[in-house]
Amino acid sequence: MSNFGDLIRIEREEKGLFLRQVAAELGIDQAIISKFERNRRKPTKEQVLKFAKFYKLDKETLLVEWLSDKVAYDLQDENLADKVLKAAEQKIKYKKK
Amino acid sequence: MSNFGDLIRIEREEKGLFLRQVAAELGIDQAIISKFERNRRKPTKEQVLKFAKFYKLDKETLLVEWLSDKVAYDLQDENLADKVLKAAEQKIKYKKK
DNA sequence: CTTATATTTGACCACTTTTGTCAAAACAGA
DNA sequence: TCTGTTTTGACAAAAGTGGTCAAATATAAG
Repeated sequence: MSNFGDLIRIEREEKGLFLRQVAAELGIDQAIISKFERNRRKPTKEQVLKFAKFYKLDKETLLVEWLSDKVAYDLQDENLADKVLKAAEQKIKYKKK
Repeated sequence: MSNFGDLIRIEREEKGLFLRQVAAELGIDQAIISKFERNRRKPTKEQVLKFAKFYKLDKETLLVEWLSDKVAYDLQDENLADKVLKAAEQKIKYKKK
């Protein structure tokens, strides 16, 4: 199963870049990027968009990865996850109107 | 579409109770309960369980209502909500193993 | 209109969580 | 071992969450 950290680590390695270089480009401390890649810290939305731009990844793909990591994390201890997701879907549909 | 606030407000009104009374029973400030009922503040999980017990509502039902409010709230500005929910579902299934 | 009671709101504070910075520790290769 | 890279942890700053209280607002009765 993919996740945000894996995606950006793969991109960086494919491009043969060091954390230091990415950090300088994006204006984000390299320690933090290391933690993102290892899924030990969640980026902000703004940071996600920076990565998408820099690595030329589809914004939407990366945002979905990031948001779904977050939702899955919030529900990880709940055995009600299925019901919750279905209910949330309904609520979101309803709000759109 | 239902939500946590409506559920507990309906219960209270059906039982003809004042906020003050519920507040005393549950040990929660009445101002906060007022905000819960109007969906202006999210309760903690512990508080949700207190309401379930006090109003004799099914714990699971109320927890699902509460958690799905939260997820829907997190995704409210995202037009990616559908994709996010599907991805989250996969991630949760994957984690269970 | 006035009074009494109930509800709602907003300001404030304390507490927790999240985020950023930095340097030391750990790691990997020559 | 020496060099450069990555990872980790301690710390502080910033943001977010939750509780308390009193004033403002509503509601209903006299």
